[in-house]
Amino acid sequence: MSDSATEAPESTSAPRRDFIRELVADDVATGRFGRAPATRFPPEPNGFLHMGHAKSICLNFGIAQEFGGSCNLRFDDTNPATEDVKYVEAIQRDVQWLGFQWDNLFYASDYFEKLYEIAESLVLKGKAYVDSQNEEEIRAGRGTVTSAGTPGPYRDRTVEENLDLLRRMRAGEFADGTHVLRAKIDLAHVNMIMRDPLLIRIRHAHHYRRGNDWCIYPLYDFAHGLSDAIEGITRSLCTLEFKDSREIYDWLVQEAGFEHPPTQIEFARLELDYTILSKRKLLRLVNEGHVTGWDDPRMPTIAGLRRRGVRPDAIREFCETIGVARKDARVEIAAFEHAVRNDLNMEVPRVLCVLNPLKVVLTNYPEDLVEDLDAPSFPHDVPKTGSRRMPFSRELYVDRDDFMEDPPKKFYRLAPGKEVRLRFGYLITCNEVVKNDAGEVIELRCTYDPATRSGQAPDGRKVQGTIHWVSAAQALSCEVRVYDRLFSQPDPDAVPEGQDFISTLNPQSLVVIPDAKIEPSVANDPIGSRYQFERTGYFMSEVESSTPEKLVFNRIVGMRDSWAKEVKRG
RNA sequence: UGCCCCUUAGCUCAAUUGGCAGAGCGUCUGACUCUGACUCAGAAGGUUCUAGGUUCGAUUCCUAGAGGGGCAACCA
Repeated sequence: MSDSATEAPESTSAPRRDFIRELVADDVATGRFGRAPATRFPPEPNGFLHMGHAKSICLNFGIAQEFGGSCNLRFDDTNPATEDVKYVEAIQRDVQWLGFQWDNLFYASDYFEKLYEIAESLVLKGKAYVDSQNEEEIRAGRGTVTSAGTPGPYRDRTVEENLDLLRRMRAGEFADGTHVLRAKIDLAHVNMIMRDPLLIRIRHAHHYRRGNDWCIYPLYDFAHGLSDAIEGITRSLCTLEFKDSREIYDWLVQEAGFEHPPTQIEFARLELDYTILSKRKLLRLVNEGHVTGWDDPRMPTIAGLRRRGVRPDAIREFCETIGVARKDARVEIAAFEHAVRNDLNMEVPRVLCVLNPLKVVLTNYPEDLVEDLDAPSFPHDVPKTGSRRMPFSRELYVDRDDFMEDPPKKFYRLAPGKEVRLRFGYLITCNEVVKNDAGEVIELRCTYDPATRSGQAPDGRKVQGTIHWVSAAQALSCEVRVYDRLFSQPDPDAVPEGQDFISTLNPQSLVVIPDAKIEPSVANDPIGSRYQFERTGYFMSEVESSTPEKLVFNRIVGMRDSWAKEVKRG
C-alpha cells in the first residue's frame, strides 16, 4: 500500500537555475529594465578564446536564448598596445563554431567619441579632473588598503582648466603619461577602486582599428560599464575579480545619466585541473615554443580543442554541467573528458586501429586466402546503422598491450596457450612466441578455429577477451598523436619558490606513434573524420597534417579504462 | 592588518527562501556485453568550516572566530 508510486509528487523537472538566471527571470517578471534581457560577451582581442571564455559564452548567449533576449559580441579593444585583428577574427570564428550567433557585433573602440563626450560632461559637472602627477605620485596619493589616500596638487583645478587640458590631451599636445583624467570621488574611500579612479590616459600608439585617430584611450572601468549602457545591456556578467569594480560601474552609468542602466553580476571564473586558463600564461606557452601555437591540440583554447577533435556540443554540455556560482572552483578534468566521450560515443563510427603493432601469424590459415568480414560500425546501443568490410588473412597485427608472456591472473587477452576472440573475427590461440636476439617478442604464432567465424564457438566455450586487430597486408600505415594533459599536476601554479608553471609541463603530453596500422576502410573518408578506435579511444584525422599517402590522427580522448586502473593498483 | 566575497559528499552544484541534506561527475560492487567501452542496478561517501545565539525547529537568520579569494596596473 505504501508504494503508491503514482502518488509521488512528480518532481516536475523544474529547470534548475543558477543565481544569475534567477535574477534574470526576476527581471523579466518585474519588468525592471523595461526591455528584454540583454547580455554581451566582451573579450579583449589580445589572445585566443579558451575554456574559461566558453563558460562565459554559454552563459551570456544561453541566457539571451532562454529568455528571448539578445546577446552582443563586443570587442573590448581599448588598449592599442596588445590588440590585433587576427584575434578579432579568431574570436568570431570560435564563438560561431561553438554554435552561437551574436545579435550585434560591436567594438568599444567605436565608442571613443561617445566616451569622450561623457568625459567632458563629467568635467563640466566637476566630477572629473585632469591630474598631472606622474604614475608613482598617483600611486602614492592613493594610499594603501589600510590607510587613506591624500589629494594631489591638481585635484582642485577649475572646470575651465580641466576642460582645456582634456581637450588638449585629445588634440595630442601632450606626451604619454603627462596627464590623466580621473574621476573626482574620494581619496579615502574604503574601496580602493573608488579613490579617484583613472578614466583616460594618453597613448600615442597605433590602434588596429582606429589607426592614429586617437591618442587618448579610456581605461577598463571607464569604458566597460558605459559601453554596456550604450548598448542597452541589462545584466553585465563578469568574473569575480571585478567585484570591487561594481561600485565605479554604478557610479559612472548613473553620472552619465542612463535610465535603467545595466547592472553587473559576478560569477566564478573556471579553473580546470591539469591546465591553465589565463591568456597571459597561454601566450607564454605559445611565445616560448612549449606548444606549436594557440591551436596546439594540447591547448585549452577553443581552437586547440577544435583541432584536437572535440565537438562544440561537448563543450556546451560541459559548461552546462559545471554550473555557475560565486565560489572559486577548480573543476576536475575528468568531468570534461566525460562530456567529450559522452558526445562522441553516440556520434562516431567504430574502427579498428593497432597503435603498437605486433605481428600474428595464423599457422593453420591458408596462405593466399583473404576473407571479407562484415563489421558493424556502431554497437547495439547506438541508434545508428552502417558497416564496413574488413579483410582477414594469415598475417595480422594486434596491439603489443594485448599480449603478455607471463600474464597476471585477471589478464584476459593473449598469452601463451590462451585463446581470445578477434573482434568481428575468429577465436585464436597463441602457441608460440618468437623473439629476436635481444629477447624482444617480435611475432606470435597462433592457430585459428575455422568454426568460430561468427565469433561464437559452436561447442559453447566462453572466451573472456576480445581484442582488436588488422590484416597486415591490407592495413594502412598512419601516424597517431596521443595527447595527454599539458601539465603533470592538478594545479600547475602550485610550485616551489623560484619556479613557475612552466616547470610543471608534462613531458609526455604528446607521444607520436609514427607507424600505427589502421583498417583500410577509412581510406576514402574525408580528412577530419572522427572515429572511435575500439578499445583505444576517440580520434580524428587532422586536416593540417594528413596527406593522401599518410593519415595523421589526433587522439581526442582515451576510453575509460578499468584495466589500467587494475594494473595501477598492482 | 582596512573593505568586500566565499566555505554543503573526492569534484561541480542543489535544497521549494526557517521544515526529514539531494543530483551529476568521480570511486567501488554487481548485471549485461564480440569494445576491460557503452548501458543498467546498487553501494560507499556529510559534525552543512568552528563556537555561541535567536527559534518548536537553523545549511538557511544574528555575533565572534578560522580557512580560502579579491582590491593599492596610466592591463582587461
